[in-house]
Amino acid sequence: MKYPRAVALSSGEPPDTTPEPRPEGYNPSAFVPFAVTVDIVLMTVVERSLKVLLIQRGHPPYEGAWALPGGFVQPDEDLDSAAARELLEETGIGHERSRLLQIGSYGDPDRDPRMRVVTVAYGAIVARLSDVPRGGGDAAHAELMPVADVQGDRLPLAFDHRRIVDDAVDRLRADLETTSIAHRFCPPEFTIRELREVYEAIWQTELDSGNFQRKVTQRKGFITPTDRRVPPGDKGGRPATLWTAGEPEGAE
Amino acid sequence: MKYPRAVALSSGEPPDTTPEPRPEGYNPSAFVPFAVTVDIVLMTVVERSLKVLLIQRGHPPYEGAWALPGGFVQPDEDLDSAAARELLEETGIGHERSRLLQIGSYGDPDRDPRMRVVTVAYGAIVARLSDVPRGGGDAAHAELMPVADVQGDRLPLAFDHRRIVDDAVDRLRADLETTSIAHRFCPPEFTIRELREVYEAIWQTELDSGNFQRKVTQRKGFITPTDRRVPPGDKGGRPATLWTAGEPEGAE
DNA sequence: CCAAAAGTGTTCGCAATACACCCATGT
DNA sequence: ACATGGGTGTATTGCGAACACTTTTGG
Repeated sequence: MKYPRAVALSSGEPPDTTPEPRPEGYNPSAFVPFAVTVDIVLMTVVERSLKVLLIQRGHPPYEGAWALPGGFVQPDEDLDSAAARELLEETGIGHERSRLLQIGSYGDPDRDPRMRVVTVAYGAIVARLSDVPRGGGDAAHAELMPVADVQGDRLPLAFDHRRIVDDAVDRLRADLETTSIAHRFCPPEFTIRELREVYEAIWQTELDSGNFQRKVTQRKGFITPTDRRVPPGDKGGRPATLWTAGEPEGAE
Repeated sequence: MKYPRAVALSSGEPPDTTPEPRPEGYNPSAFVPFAVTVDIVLMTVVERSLKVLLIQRGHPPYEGAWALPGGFVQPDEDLDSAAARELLEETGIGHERSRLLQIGSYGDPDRDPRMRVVTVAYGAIVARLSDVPRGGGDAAHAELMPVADVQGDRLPLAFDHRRIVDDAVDRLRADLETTSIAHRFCPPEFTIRELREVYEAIWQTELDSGNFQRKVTQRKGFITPTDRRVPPGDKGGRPATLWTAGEPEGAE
């Protein structure tokens, strides 16, 4: 075992290695066992609308309600690793297809009626999926649901997951402007239209296609063109260039 | 489907990765007790330089090293409340003088050699303090130290607190641009020069005083003038207007 | 008078917006 | 020919940077 001292804890026992007379800080008498979980807000854009992956609970509390996927942090793993593992276990999505970013932690004493749980929420972004990822082998029903339904109170969530989703979406909207995460909603090769529809779905606005084109192509290091095109749709139109994320191969 | 080359799933692993028959992660057998703490990154600007409040540890591990103030979350309190309580206990600063914002959570299995601890870091901002806040009754030595010394490796910190400080400062620098938190570094009434020096200290730049004046006065809801002035210094100069944060009294 | 600090005006360049226009395809 | 969507050109506007300038004080 890699981290031996971490496993020695049994619930409720103060750690024997800390005989410290510190009243305010690490006094072991103040030690209280918590359960620590990670919850995943997996987001994707399907059909021009932002979706979040939810799991229908099969047991109380909140039986039948929809909730975020997640689970306990294991004794020997980092928070980030726990989030990556849970994502893989519950959706089959590995780290190469999604990058996790921490949203925040939630620890209201009564957020879980069974015990004291602090959860660390992670946001994950994946390219549009044709299939709904399945849960990890149990009967749990996993589905991509519209964020608008959650935020419009048409789809109540278990625990404080509504608030977590709100925070994740807020963060996403802000990051979309300042970072280059938008292309994570797209497959490896994508058209500028697809990229624009990601912004439009998340910001709930319409963007001028011409200006978007310029903005996104001029911003260097953001996307690079391939020499491939996409045939137009049924109703015609000029073929669109396919682009990839990031710098051109030998550049900068 | 419109763009049939949506082959994004082709690289995907078979989703049969179902090592555990765990119902959505809440299998009680997976429960592992953790200690949960809060750490406070209390920041202030003194003498045109950004400082962080540190406490010198009196016991192992990291005896003698500087660390962030913090402590255990109690069984019946929210994370935010725990942070506010710790701040009050260790510095005497109440919630009316500072607002806490969550920075992130840190849970490396070996971040604390004594036991498995997950900490939730909070940032706090206070107006310039003439005195160093004192610790909460024990012999712990508390002092405001330059952030530059921490980030320049001249002042190593205990645990992973260096990284927490880095994250808090990054967040602060970003929030300074997008939110109105800057005036929290100032007393209730302040001059525009004081406000500018906050930005300059945190961003480590020099700002044009004239442009700053306009920007900050034109942005509505940000600051409002009082009818009071501040006498100039020894070397003369025009008296500066005193301003307060926020909207004028009866406005909007 | 000069120095110093507060505060205003003026100009320039860039970047976002609006929107006209051209390009390449399907029917 | 016409519709449709990809992509470019162009005029306008607003904002930030640079910096000259005015105002109000102390010496």
